[in-house]
Amino acid sequence: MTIRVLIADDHAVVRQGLKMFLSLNSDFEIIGEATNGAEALRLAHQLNPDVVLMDLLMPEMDGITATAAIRRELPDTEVIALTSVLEDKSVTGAIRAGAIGYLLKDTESDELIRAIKAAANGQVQLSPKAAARLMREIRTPESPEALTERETEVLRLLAQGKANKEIAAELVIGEKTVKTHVSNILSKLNVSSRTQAALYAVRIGLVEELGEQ
Amino acid sequence: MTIRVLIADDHAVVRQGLKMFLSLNSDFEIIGEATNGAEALRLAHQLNPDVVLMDLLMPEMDGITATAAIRRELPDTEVIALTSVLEDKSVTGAIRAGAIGYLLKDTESDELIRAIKAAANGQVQLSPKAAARLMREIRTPESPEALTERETEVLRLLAQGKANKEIAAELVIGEKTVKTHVSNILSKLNVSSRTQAALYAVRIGLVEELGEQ
DNA sequence: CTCTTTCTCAGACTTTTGGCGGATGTGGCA
DNA sequence: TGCCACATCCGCCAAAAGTCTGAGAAAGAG
Repeated sequence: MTIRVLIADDHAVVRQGLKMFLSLNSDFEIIGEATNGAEALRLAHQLNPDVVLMDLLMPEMDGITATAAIRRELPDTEVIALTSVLEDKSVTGAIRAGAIGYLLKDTESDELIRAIKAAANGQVQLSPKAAARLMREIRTPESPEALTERETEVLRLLAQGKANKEIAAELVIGEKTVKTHVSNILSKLNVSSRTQAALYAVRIGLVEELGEQ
Repeated sequence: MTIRVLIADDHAVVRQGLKMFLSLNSDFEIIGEATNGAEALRLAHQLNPDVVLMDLLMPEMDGITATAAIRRELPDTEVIALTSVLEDKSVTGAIRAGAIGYLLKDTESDELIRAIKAAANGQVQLSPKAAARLMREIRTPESPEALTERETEVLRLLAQGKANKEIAAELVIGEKTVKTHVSNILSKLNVSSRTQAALYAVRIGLVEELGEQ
């Protein structure tokens, strides 16, 4: 019985490479390709694949959102997150969204094949680096407390390099209030300056890494 | 006459995908694969390829450094930068290093093939997005002045969220001196706070995006 | 040997940031 | 109804950040 695989990646070369890898093994059948999260979700509904290889960085709908949707709507389809970069928010985000595996694109073909087979059987498969990252996150007691909605809003502006006064103007509240929020943010994130908070925000992907055009 | 291509990318899937694309066209011959910049440089010397497809983000030696070295030592070999992300420093850095092309990995196969053929003939080929970015950089007058060595060092520490006092301790200089440097940095980068300077540093890749382990 | 750049530091000063305590109003929830 | 989390704001204060002016030492360029 072959494993029916859906590939979701916006990079043509990556799709081609994955197809190449998987076509060498008759256990797999590539039943579709998507170039963004929305398309992946639609194709998953249509084709009902066993495994989706999901890139996390895609236009239209990001891979994490798509993963969550697929897992919610198609419980029999397993998702493996496949990404080139290892970011804090990616690993935990993908896991939280229901991905059964997390692989880096520098994974060698045999490891990839093992991972997909494991996923098809519902077994968890993480790349060593992703596993290390996860361990670190779980191990570390410095897990930041959850921010409130307003605090997140303030952090987002702060991470754009704005001063308290500017943030106050933008949110139409007093500067003192902003300072209170910033103080609470620093304490919750366990950092000691707005710069560190801004760097944290960038790291977890709160602010987009500078849009195109 | 076939075009002899060397592929340099640390991701196995990407290498496979590129091979797949190029093998469909008899004009190309893939004569080697490298998984990092140092290996790319060594293989380029050994194999003397017409075109190198160079990923910019690689371990050992980054693609820009490798590109500069190849262009310096092997003037007949053209380099096409190939990357998944579009960053400020990448485009100008790659061009400055001597890359004749800059392509994103979401490039379709026919465009890729056209680009390699153009490169083999010494013709410049940029992906539309990269071209747009270049235009913007040239057009914008807000090009930051070059920092001195010391200032760069200070900026690197600053972008790790460190306070002036900590930076002073680490560089074994007075806090006043650090303040002077920071002031000069802010003025040169045309920003108004250390947080903005830190964000700039992250954006241009001055600080590694948080090392593993 | 000048001239320039860079790195270093100082004093004086303003602005910004961040901490601490206290206060009010709102809305959900037991 | 009382309790609690949240958002809003105040004042006070200390520390950090940032500006301006000036200036000495070392190194490299012309």
